[in-house]
Amino acid sequence: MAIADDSTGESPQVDRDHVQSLERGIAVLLAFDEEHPEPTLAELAQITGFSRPAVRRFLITLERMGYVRGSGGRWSLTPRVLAIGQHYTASHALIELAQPHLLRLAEETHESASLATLDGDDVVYVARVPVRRIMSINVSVGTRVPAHATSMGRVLLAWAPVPVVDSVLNRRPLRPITPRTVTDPSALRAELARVRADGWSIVDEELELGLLSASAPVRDRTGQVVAALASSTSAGRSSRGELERNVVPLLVETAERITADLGRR
Amino acid sequence: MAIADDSTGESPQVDRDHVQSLERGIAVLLAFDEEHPEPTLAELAQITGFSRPAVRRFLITLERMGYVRGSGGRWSLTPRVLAIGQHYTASHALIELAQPHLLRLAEETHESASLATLDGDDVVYVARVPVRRIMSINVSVGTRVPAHATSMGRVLLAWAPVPVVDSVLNRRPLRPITPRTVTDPSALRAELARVRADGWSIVDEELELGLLSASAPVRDRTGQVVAALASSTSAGRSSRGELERNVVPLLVETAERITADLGRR
DNA sequence: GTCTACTGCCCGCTATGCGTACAATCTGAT
DNA sequence: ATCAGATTGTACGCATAGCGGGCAGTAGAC
Repeated sequence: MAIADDSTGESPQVDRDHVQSLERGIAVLLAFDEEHPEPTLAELAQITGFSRPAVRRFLITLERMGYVRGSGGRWSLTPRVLAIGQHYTASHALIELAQPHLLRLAEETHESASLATLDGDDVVYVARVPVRRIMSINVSVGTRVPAHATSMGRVLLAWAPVPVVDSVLNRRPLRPITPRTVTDPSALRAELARVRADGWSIVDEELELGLLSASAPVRDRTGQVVAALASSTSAGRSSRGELERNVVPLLVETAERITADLGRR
Repeated sequence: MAIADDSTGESPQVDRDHVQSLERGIAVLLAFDEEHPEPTLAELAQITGFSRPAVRRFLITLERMGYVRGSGGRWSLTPRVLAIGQHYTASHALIELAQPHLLRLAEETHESASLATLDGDDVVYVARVPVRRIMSINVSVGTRVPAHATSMGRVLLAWAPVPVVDSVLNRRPLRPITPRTVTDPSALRAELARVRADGWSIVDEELELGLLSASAPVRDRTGQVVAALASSTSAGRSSRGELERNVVPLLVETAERITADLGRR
């Protein structure tokens, strides 16, 4: 057994397998956000906690790579940054393959269609055809929402390996997002069992009041659930019953079609 | 004036402002693509040209940060990678702000609506509402296309600073993408002048046969053109004349509305 | 079984990246 | 104008972070 992993606290012995500069450089890149869209060097140093010369080196490196641009003492991200995410998309055939199915689903239901994957406790949208703005937040590819309060999360958890489910459910109290969010672990486990039995999930105003969504599993060729397909609408425009009657069959059929496409390559 | 920039080749004097490990680490991340969706350590070393121990260090660092996952000797990207691009989106208010306008434009025209920015010689899609699949490639946020052959590129170049235009147009022969692509620099400059006069651009099958698109400028509060709004259709479904009559007015109006929204914050 | 090709890891060396310290520059107040 | 008081840019000596050659351990191929 290795002595490594977490230090017991005293040995100043450093971690030979960790590249500090990579982590720091990415931290600098991520320091750009809504609150700091055009930070100065000093601001970035303050946000990240690194020395100014260090931040400057990272910025110059990133600038040479085309990810940031500096002018007039202020720095900003370039659209090149978006290309990084493309590598995720490109390396997962599922996503490109699902696109036409999402388009068709959106067209037939007149509602937004989404495809998402599990990452930690969150569901991450990996493909999307928006139709109307229904959620208060602007959902785009890459957006994360808590798994336990969404139909896509329920679908992904329903067929996820036990340790994954445990790590999400046994986490410090599940956060209630709206008054209707189910936060009791055993109630959620029962719900997951029901999803498994039905083959789909509907979640009604648990992520956001007025938001209603249905979801079905997409599988890879080994039968493992790798993504969830969803259709979302507003509680005003539809209802749980209507969704179940009109949308769920189409949703399940579309998910199965994506699964089939994924299998035959 | 600094002695730095490009070395004349012989001085082994290193660049103190360049962080090697950051550049290498990102190179490892970018080595994942369509052809190498689940590479092994050795493959990555071969692709990047770094030693295996080095690649391993980067992978472990990236794994700890949640960007890659290793299992069974194969490594893959996690959806966390998509979060990096979100920082670009979040730091540019324009994008979120334009979203509802894109949705409305798409709904009213029944065609895909896009917003794009210039980066080097390329146009980069920064927001998009797809309606139907028209292009052979799958366009998503982050996708790059050559500026000279697209309506969005023409709009962005029409109002771009002279050195930017020169750097795009005087580049080694403009690549013809289809037989109809305009590649003569002076013809293009004339076209840019026309775009400037009209206030919009239509490009007809220059990027891809059968593809037809119209575009109008979006400005920031200083009047500078910061993005192009476009509506794309297929040559079968519409025509240049029809586009000019029915779509362009709506397009220009929508672009002006985005400009106005952008101005008042 | 042997062979091959991979990953995991150790470890000494030095180039790399570090931050302190100082110069240059800009901004606004007096 | 002149001068604080804030910036950012740069130099440089030092510690160490990161480097890769090399080897042990492991898994699959035949």
